[in-house]
Amino acid sequence: MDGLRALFRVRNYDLASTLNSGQAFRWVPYGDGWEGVVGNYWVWLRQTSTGIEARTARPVPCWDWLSDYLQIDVDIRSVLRSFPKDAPMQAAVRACRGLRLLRQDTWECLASFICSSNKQIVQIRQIIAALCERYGQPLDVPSGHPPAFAFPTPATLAQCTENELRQCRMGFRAPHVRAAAIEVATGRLRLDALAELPLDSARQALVRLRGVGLKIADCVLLYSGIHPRAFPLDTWIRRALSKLYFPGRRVTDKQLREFAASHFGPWAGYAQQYLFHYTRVIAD
DNA sequence: TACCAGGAGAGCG
DNA sequence: CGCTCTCATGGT
Repeated sequence: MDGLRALFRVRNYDLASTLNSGQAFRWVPYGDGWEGVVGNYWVWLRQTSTGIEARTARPVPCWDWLSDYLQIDVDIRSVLRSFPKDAPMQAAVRACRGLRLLRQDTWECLASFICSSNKQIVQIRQIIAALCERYGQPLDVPSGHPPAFAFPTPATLAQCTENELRQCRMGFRAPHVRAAAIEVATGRLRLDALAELPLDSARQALVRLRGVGLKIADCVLLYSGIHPRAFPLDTWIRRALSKLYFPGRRVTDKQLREFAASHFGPWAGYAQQYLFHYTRVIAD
């Protein structure tokens, strides 16, 4: 586990589903694996029979940042055991064996999901790619490989004009990204302090930002590993919950939120991810 | 062409 | 609270 290559031994980990389940936007198929960027590293990942193989383009003294990102040490079986034993949940778990949640950088989550509002996943990826290409730090890549870039820092994006950000095709979200970058860069919003707040307080802190509602706040809290109970309620989950748990009835978001908060337990965010992936990719 | 997208926010009853 | 409209942009 040193140098340019590492092997993480892990079971019940479906790398492809995990990287492609709408929680991260920068992974693309490459060879028989996936390439992407984690922090300031270009990374290539591949599923093996015993776990996950990782390669980088420059020597890595310690791989903790990557096993943390991949959440290698999470005991997924105990997470699954905590889910309700109803038919829809069991079907989702059966269909999405090995689906995991990543632990991503909080700022990257925040900026990315501000860009995600009312956009398709394909377009979100394009916006973020443009953002990184223009304003991210260039990273070491294998020789002959096209350049790769880190996610731009809050300080960098805080210096951009609204029009510069609009060049990344994010439309009316541009001023929101800029304002969020300024809040974080100036220290008025402390993302590292969110973990010390109860879920609802953390939500309130994020929702103060323009362009951040409950859905995006919960995405940030869940996908950056701060609150596993956060439950992003989007169109897919709304559809899934309505169909699976309230067939033929009309349900408001308020009802769905209350149901989600009381029904799925301490790892509700994981349950959400299973239902999301289940309905979006697998089920009709 | 027309429609819609992992939403948010404002205005209104 | 619940409903409706608008926002910018690109993919289908």
